[in-house]
Amino acid sequence: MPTKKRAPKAITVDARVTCCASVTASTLDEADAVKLAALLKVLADPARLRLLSLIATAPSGETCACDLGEVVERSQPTISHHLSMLVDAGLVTREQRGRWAWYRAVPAQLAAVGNALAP
Amino acid sequence: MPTKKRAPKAITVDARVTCCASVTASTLDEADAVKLAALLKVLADPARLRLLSLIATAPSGETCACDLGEVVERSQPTISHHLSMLVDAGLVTREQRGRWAWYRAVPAQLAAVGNALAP
DNA sequence: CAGACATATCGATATCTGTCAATATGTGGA
DNA sequence: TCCACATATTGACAGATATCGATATGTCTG
Repeated sequence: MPTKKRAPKAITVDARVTCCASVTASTLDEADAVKLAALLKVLADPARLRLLSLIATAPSGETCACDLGEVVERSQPTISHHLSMLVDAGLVTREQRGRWAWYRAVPAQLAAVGNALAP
Repeated sequence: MPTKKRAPKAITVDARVTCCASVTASTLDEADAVKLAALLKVLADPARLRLLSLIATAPSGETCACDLGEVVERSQPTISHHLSMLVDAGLVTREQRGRWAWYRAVPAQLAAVGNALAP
């Protein structure tokens, strides 16, 4: 058995990096796997999935943060935290207008992750 | 602010459940979000992504566990653990043949997750 | 049947994560 | 200018997770 180090390392998503190597097209190397896993980790939370879903399906194309707390039942700091993660992952964008923050989905980024799984 | 309980609960994936509600088709309710998140959590790990990728791209359609350790550099117990998670999630199947365990991908399950993100 | 081997399970541990209360920051209105 | 309000940041904590070494289980071979 090969000797290996322990220690999972903290991974952050860099949204500028072109996303993502396909799981089925060829065998992922460790670097590609780390990138895709980081993006999937952002999606792999019920609160974030619901927030993203709400934002992505908004008829006007954008959603005020003020409307999200009522639906996704978490505290205001928790929702703010999750929204930041979605923004950092490039899955949504944020625009401050006056007192309110408005969010828009980035369909291409979500599609890119989806295509990495199911091309 | 609504009062809420803490406590993330342990989620396990039931592979028999039809997967998955789409993130963009309509707004996910909490139950659907929990199900999809559980499946995404299984995918959101570099070791598991690499294992799945190796299994899914095997020319013969199946892969012996004995060949996985050399590529995905983790200990034997760790690899066994990750493979179990992939099986439990319905993403691969396992067949014991003599001393060896053979794994096959379940493309439909992976595609289902992908389609939930990018329909 | 005994030993070698492949894989799974157990137990422990460091790290990561989702959550909240408290507080800070920033904006608009009176 | 001062206050109310929307959102973000900080700090803390319980629970989840990835990992490993040690060990158990099961299977083939001589």
